[in-house]
Amino acid sequence: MVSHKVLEFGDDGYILPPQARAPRSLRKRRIYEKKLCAIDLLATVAGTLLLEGESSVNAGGENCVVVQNTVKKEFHAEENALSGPPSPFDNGKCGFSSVITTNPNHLLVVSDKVDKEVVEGFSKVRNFRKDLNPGVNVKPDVVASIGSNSSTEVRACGSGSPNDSRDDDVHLFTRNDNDDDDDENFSGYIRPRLTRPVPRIGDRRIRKILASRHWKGGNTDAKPWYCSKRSYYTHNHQRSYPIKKRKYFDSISDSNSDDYRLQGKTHKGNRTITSMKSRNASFVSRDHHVRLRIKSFRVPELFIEIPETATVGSLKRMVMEAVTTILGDGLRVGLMVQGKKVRDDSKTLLQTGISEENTHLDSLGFSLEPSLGTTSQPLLSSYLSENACDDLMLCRDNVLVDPNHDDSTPSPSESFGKLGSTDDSRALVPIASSALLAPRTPNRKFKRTEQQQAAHRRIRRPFSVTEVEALVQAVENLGTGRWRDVKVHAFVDADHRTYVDLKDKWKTLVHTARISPQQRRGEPVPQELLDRVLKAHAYWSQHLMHQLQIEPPPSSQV
DNA sequence: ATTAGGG
DNA sequence: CCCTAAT
Repeated sequence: MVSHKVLEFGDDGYILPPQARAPRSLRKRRIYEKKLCAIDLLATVAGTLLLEGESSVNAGGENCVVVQNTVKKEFHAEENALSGPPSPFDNGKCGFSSVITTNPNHLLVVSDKVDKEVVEGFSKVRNFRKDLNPGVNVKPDVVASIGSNSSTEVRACGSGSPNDSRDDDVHLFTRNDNDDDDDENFSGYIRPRLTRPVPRIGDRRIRKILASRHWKGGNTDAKPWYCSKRSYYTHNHQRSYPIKKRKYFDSISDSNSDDYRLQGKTHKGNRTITSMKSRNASFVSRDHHVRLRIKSFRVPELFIEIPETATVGSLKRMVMEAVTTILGDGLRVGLMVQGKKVRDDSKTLLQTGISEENTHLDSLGFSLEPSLGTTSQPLLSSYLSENACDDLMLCRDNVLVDPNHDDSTPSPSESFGKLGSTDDSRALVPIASSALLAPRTPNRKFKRTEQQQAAHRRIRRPFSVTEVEALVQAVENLGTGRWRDVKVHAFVDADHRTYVDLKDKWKTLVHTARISPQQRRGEPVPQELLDRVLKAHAYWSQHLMHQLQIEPPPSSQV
């Protein structure tokens, strides 16, 4: 019979030696440390966070460096082993590893309007697909799971356990292997191009930034802006946005109003930036912009079943087919910062941890996610894993690339040869020229600065008396175990107050109410409210059972 | 996604 | 506020 094997692209099966296993305390770090499953085949759109303090790397723009921002995988495979036989289809979440290239010949995507550009880029892929020869023999005897680390290897893995037999490695998608077959158009990377130097983006700020680049370029001081970012910032930044910066910061501070009751009422020019004053005052007061450029993305997790006897070319076609299907189902953009998904669209970049200051942001990832459960019928023989949520990824780095080269440089595939497959520790994989590596700071991925810590943490926003009042009222009515409802009933418009926040606040309120007034800090809460807190707390402690019932408890109405 | 609690 | 475990 035909043997069933699992072919893996990437280093999903990478396993750390036992002695390298981190202590339990360390192992439960962040999500992005979990597992870099999937594949990062395909495509690269290029992303860069242009932040202050970064040294420019792309001197010439003709070479390419791939940075595998592959954070630790937390030895996921090993843990899998403990919990039963690993399924080739159960690869867990995909990490936001990054493929970074200084080669600017990618689709340039900027800011939050990325999806459009990307889709545009990929539409070409779809067209390309039409040219594919459908005559592929699809007898699903082999399961190929495509990993996510730009690996160019295909491994046979017997039972599907990522760590067995690696002997019969086969190289796929490498530059060399790719040159001679009929699939040369598909090199594992999609190379959409811009039709115009400046991407059409909805974000005025970004547009201005881009415009400023050109302005800078035309200046007699013809030094490329990206050659000295710091100098650019200090000397030219201000001049670049003399006028509308006010508006800009006003708008990003929308969600900063401390009193949710004011939300929506202050939208017409009466916005406040005061709430930013505490910790992040400096951020707001200065003219900070985040320069963001997504430079590459990938399809992290994709499974393909194909007979062992199928040709490499057919496998490639199948991958292409799967990818185009994914892309055809509509996409939405996801954002991940510091390993955490950012769902709250109302958050400012600052609150999210994306700031000019925060140059060393470890993992800022943009992902293209299925827009919604839709048509997407699994392909005949390939499909995305359930956890392909983090799917198409847009990665970012701090490499600066001349935007004007977007349409005039060598194709990425030229540079992307075989990547450093299963290497979790190395951050840099020289492709064309190691010289380019020099200016690049070594792997600082695992060292998070105070800055980052601060940025990662949400800004502190003390509850106003008004909010406390609303919270008390809501809890009186709903009880202490329905924070979601409390949120919905009393804090709908307060995007910055999550139900967890409300729960926490109630916790502290109860505590505050119990301690002596002298020990209390911050804006004093009226004793009347604290009394109600105690009362409500006591009541709901007694009526836990009823809490599951309806909601008409003791107190009055709103 | 929510809830409950510890940090 | 953050982080986790447990739902």
